[in-house]
Amino acid sequence: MTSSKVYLEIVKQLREMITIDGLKPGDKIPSERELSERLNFGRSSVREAYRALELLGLIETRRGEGTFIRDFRGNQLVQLLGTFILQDEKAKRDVFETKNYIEMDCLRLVLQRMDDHHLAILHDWINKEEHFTDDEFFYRIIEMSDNHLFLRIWLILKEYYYSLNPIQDTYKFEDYILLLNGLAEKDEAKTLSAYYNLRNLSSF
Amino acid sequence: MTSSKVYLEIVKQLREMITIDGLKPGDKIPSERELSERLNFGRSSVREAYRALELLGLIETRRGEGTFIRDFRGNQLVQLLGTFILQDEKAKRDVFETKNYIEMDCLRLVLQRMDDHHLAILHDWINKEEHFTDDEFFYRIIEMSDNHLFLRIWLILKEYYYSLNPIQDTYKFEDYILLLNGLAEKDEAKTLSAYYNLRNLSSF
DNA sequence: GAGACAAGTGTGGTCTGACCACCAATTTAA
DNA sequence: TTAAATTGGTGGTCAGACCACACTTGTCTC
Repeated sequence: MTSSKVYLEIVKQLREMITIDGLKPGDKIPSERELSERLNFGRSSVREAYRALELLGLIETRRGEGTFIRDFRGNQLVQLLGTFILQDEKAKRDVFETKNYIEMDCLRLVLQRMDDHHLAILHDWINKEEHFTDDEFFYRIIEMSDNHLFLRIWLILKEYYYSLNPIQDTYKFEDYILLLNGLAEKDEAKTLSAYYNLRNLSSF
Repeated sequence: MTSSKVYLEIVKQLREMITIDGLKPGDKIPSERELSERLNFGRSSVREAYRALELLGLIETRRGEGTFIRDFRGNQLVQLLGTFILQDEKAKRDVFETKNYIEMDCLRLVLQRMDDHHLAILHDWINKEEHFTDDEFFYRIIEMSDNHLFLRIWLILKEYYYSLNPIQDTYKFEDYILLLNGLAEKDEAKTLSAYYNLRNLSSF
């Protein structure tokens, strides 16, 4: 049962430590030196374990202060996996399609979660900003959907999208207004229809 | 844009190296000593980068042989994430929600793309297999949606999902049938309603 | 006494060099 | 020809050194 590699053994023991002590995000975990002495392993092995967990986004290190459990949001991981996995999946259609579908998902979520206050803020912004970009607009939408995972995935897709389609698309201002009206009325059909219009997609 | 930490810089450069050389799973990447000399970093830093990628399951090391790119499998993550994430209720909700929404997106895509032949195959399978799992079912659905990106994302989400919810959910056989009926009739409302039923979600 | 400065301590960040264990190919010996 | 020993490359681990940084403490000055 003992992990053959020391750094894996350290990860394992650290997990037990966290479970037993009931440590939560923000809490401090042992320093590299302390843990290496306590478990009788070299400091470099402890570092390998910590670095791995850090890349996973599970812990956070602050030089001069220490190492802490992190508020996990699936961030680093999705990013990394993205680059490693999506490398040969650059089919233009898939990226395009997936981005659109996720944007629509977020619109649906916004319809459920949004309150008048949020909508008002969005309205103010769109009226004040003369030349906002499509990205800025949907960033706000997806933020309002309050799903961090969607946000992360969307950010990656956006990058791919631009690498495939360097020309900055321009959309009609009126279409954004229509979309906001759909949201304001909490009308899913109307909102999605406005989205289709905005993106020049053929509707069903 | 230089990463402040050397090991992150090494991860970055390694990724570029992989992209440029077009390396695939199974291919060998530079040995720790070679890379440390080539990039002018210490071997321990290279090790930190390699160990992190290994824990992620992206590379594989064989003592005495070398280090190789791996065909991604999220197995390691499953146990890991559980310990670190469990407290974070919002992250949990995000994973759950995102997985569901993507499954629904794929259902919509299937509605557009599916032909009778595909549907027949799915029908045959579901009638032959007595005890299929939910994963197996939706894997087929998502495959049929013919969007590789969604498939990749879904596979990752599935891993997250099980790390958060180790209990294998069981669903009703009839609900799958209803879902297939919805697909057969190319009726989006009916299909999604069946999905909501299957997953015990409150409909709108 | 209050504030500013200095030293000290603890932390992560990095590098170097040294072993060990393992594997594979080559060379050597039977 | 075959089996054994050697050799070189690889990952696995450790110890120690030094740096950069953050915080605490103590001291000095006003």
